[in-house]
Amino acid sequence: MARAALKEESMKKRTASKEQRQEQLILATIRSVASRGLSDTTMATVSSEAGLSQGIINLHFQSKERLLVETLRYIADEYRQAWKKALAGAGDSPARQLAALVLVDFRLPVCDRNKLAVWFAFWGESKSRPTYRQICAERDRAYRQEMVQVVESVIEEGAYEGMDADSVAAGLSAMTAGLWLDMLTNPRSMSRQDGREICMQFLATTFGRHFTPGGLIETTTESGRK
Amino acid sequence: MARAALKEESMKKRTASKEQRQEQLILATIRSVASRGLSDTTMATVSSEAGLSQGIINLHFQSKERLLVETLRYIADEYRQAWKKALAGAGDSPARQLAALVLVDFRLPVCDRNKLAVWFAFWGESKSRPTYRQICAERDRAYRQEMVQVVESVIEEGAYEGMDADSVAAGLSAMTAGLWLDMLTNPRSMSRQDGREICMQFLATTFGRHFTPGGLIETTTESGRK
DNA sequence: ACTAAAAATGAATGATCATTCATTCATTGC
DNA sequence: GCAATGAATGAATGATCATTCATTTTTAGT
Repeated sequence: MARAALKEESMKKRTASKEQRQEQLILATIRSVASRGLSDTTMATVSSEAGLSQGIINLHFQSKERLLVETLRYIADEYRQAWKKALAGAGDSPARQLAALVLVDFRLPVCDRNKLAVWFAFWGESKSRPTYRQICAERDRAYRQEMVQVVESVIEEGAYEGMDADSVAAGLSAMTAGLWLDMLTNPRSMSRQDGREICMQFLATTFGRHFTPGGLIETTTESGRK
Repeated sequence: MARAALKEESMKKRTASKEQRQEQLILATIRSVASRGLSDTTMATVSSEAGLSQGIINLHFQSKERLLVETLRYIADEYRQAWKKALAGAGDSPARQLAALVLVDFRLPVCDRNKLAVWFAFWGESKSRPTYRQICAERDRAYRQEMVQVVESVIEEGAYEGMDADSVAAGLSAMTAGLWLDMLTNPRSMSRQDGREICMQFLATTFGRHFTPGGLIETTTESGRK
């Protein structure tokens, strides 16, 4: 699921495959939630955003609730795929892996203002919706687990003293979420670039033997080769 | 406005003053938003939570929208008052002031899970609601401005090199917001105590001449006296 | 105590919205 | 080209909800 962008063309055909229609409706939901908010997103706003008819959502998702859940799953899957891919392309250097993990959060397609609005819309309801909370918690668990491992490697490699990998990972990912909030509520004063630099400053301060505020320090360990 | 807790008694009187009823309804709104979410909070859930009748909200707030806006203002005011009070009680030491600012975020009444749920509920709608966004932005602006000043003083006092006060303040307050999110979505794995320690670790790493992971380092500057 | 004003109630109203389903339209296999 | 199947439509339905307001209850002034 959550395959890469569909052809515009195939979306416009009068009848499309189930998967195409579902993705089209999920993308329409993201736009509707971003522009009107979750509480003003109705079956009518979504279907009209998708250029389709009223009944189409129940046909494909049975209910509004299921559409919303699938929308959350969609961006959660996209997020997971994005950091896994970044990690896979980062080589064996722990510092490089950590930088890759952080940078994903400030790059498209993840760090898109519409998608940030969707994340916060669901987070805002998560206390009272076990289903939302579960999907979010699972996203966090997998990501955090990976980040903790990478941080542990950095700590070991740099022989940093008095560092707790869990705390550093928790602090770093919390900082990311908070910067997303700034981007959402005040995009004028917080750009993706700004956010990236603030996180890099954190890494530089925390792991001074691996990072500078500008980015990675190239190391000469045997595993650091390109 | 936003005066300290009203007497239980006076709330139960058949007729109460305008201000008492308004605060009673705002507190009921906080509970309803926390337990049902913003989109399942109705005039009926709020008035029943308050133990009053259907029409009471329109009588005191004219509309549901105004009730919600006043609820947001209420917790924003409470937040502002909390950090101003903490700052006022922190003496002249910049490091102590900075610690005080951070600690407020992890103490009652600010760091209450119901109130965190309300913050995130409104943040989740803020992209599409200029009124919400404005109230949130003003809260941030005042707080951030104060924090930047305090951070500047710490940097100056400790002669830290290569630090940008704006970035440090942005990173620190982002971290707080992110930790709030963890407390909201996964209270089992993130307590107020945990959050406090993670922020203190950040301060210790960033300003090692002023902080340890456990807290402040007592300095002997002439202004540091109790 | 009596009255005027204020506060509170809750049934009624009308608007909005999710869902249903009979009908129309398009595609596929023959 | 002709069924048969599946996809899509959009008007109708019933439920939910914010708001109104006529009535009732309480308080304050004298």
